[in-house]
Amino acid sequence: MIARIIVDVSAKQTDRQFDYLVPPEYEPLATPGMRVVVSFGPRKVQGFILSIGQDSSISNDKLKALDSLTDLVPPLTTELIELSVWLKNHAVSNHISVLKSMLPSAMRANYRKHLILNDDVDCSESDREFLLKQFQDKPLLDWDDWYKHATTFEHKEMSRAINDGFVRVEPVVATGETTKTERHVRLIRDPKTSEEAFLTLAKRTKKQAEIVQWLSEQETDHYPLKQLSVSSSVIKGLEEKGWVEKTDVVIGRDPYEGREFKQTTNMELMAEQQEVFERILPAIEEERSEIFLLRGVTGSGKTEIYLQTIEKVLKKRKEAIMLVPEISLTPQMVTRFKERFGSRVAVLHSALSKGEKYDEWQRIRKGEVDVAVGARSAVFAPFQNIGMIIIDEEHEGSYKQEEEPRYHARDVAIKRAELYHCPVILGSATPSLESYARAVKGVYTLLEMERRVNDVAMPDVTIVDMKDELRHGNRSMFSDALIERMRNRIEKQEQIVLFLNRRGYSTFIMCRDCGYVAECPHCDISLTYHQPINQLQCHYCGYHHTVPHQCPECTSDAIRYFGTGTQKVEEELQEVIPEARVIRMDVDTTGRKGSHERLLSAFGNHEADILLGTQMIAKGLDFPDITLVGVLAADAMLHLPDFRASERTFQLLTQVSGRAGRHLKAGEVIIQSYTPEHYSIQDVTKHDFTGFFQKEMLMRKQAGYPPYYFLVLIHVSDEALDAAVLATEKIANYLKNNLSDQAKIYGPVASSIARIKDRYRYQCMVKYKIEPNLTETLRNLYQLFDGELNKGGLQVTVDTSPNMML
DNA sequence: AGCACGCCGACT
DNA sequence: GTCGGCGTGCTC
Repeated sequence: MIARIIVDVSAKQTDRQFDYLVPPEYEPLATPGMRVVVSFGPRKVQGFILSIGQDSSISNDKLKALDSLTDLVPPLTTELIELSVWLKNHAVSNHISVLKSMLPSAMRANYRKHLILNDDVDCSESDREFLLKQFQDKPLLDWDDWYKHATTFEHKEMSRAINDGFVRVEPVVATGETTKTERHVRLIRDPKTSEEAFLTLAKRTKKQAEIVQWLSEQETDHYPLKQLSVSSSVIKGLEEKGWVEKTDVVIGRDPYEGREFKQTTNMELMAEQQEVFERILPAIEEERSEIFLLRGVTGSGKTEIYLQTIEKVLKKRKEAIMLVPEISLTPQMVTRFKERFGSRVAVLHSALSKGEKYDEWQRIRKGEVDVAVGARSAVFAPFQNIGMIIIDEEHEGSYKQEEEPRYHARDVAIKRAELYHCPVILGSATPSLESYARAVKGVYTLLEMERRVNDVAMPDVTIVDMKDELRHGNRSMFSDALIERMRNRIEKQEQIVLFLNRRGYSTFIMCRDCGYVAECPHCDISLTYHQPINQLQCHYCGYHHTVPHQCPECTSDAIRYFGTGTQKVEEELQEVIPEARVIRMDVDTTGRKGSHERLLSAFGNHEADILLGTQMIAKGLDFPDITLVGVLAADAMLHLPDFRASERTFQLLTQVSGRAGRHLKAGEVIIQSYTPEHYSIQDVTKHDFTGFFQKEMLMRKQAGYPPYYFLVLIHVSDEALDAAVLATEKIANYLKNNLSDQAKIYGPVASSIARIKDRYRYQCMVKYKIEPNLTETLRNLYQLFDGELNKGGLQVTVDTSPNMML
């Protein structure tokens, strides 16, 4: 029996199947999708069985047998294996990277080396002394741990001992899977059959008898120790007399342990919601892989539609996957799912510990749940009978993985839906241009909801031209209109959300006399000033430096701070409205686990009047007393070197505006901008998605960008500038010669940040409409550079669904 | 990717 | 003479 295996060695040359013999004792067990340990060259690595066969093209004497099976049940289903083959081609990625990204991190291999003392060796007295000192009584040493603490002399001595055969090195393949156990008490004597002994027990030790009696009345024979509220001496007494014993029982980690979720039932749907709901139902019933684009304005009740369609899916005894952007996987969202579906929901997101993620994943794999709610990677949830996949906030950038494999969760979801013949719902108030264009074209089914639940009015949006403010002599970052409105709301005890898309204190420092700007010595980017630690930081490589008091160029002391971050806004806010209570939310204040939730609930409890924050407050906030939203610098994103800059600006402004007046009180939004005439800002005031869509489509058509063309971005970096340029040139020429005449190839061009961590960055872009040999051609790119790529100097990455052009 | 094999320079 | 530099090529 032959197992065809993908090994965990991520390189172009090893990105193929290797055949191994299956030892006879494993033959009944070995199944595709299982992890195995194999000898690969001189070392041991993890691998995945792709398929089982009877013959191999490799001659039998060259075949090795696989070492061991890691799993009894394959973690990857046959469908996931099939999906992995599609995805590695689609994303031009190594197969192993795809397989690994389908599993929770705890199941990835962990490579260690053990040092083991050989028996019966004939070594000198001094060697013996050295080895005894190193090993003491331990049967083995972990190489990494030992190496860290040993001296250079000891390193030398040890490698000699290995060479002389006194010590051997054994490679070990481990995984990070752990289980959580709980101490239980088990009754080993029945008080009924040992009545006499029980009576004696009851006579002298009343408490112990009570416990025995109570345990004997329970359904199970073992019971969690910590739930028996008795002193440990009572249990100890019972143990000594042979009534009970303690055991460890494996329990699933429950990230929401101790939280009570009160069951909710379906809310009544509004007319628009009902109509949408009824359009989706037939696809579920008829098991069609139809793709719905649900565009519903903020507050139109998309989540309730998700919940009710999932309910229909569950009634058909099928499973549902619900994807949410990491950033909006808020407690509010999780609670809504838990309340509706109770213990049938598994939640997968980054705030869970490794072990919790692993247990939630196992619950899916074992079929203990039928709904998975999670961020991007939950698209690989190992269900086997998927009836529906939902992607909420479909336009969000976080659905794109920016590491290998560079995939977009939307593409994977659509592929899986095809395999399972089930519908997909893409939901958003501001769909991506690509998806909306497909819906308009009829590739997707377009469903729209223009009204908020209970007919709450859309907020009133006003744009303030900050150039005017400057002319009036207002140099602060708050316009007069915004200050006036904020005072008014605080008086009325209503709440305010202020949005600024930039953390830190200020963006850069500059010398007023000579124009010197502090830049990172390793990257072509200016350093950001962080006030609490009084340091200049590089956000790309982590370089930091104390702030100079004098200009390093001209020794002038006229150093000024430019640009504004959330820290500085908070400071100025205190000056302008001293009575305002402010909560600041950005990466710097929400770093610790649970702080996100804590700050939000504090705001919900009216412990502050103003919530000031970055991106992370744009979504999912739903508090009834927010009646004012202020956007401090609407054009911050507009001028980024990215063809999606306008789209992102419109989406963000719409999302933030949607935080205001969601309930009884009317909402108002103030947008401050230096380019108020831009359509991506203007259309927000009119809540006019389709208007924006048409204008932006025109721009994309003229510039030849998606949705009119597909893009591929090839990114090249090297320590040497000329090597990077040369390699990019080579790639561009190769593509010109091997793709059709319709494809347009641009480059080499320097990336917008031309150097990061001392590496020069160049790129080459392909625009195409139909290109049947694309993935094959892209795969062959790597052959242009055989050796150079191995040396580690040159790096080439291919992205078939690029997000940013940076 | 690792790791061994193999071929050249600077050292006890 | 040998130790160790890293270029080259292979892994079922």
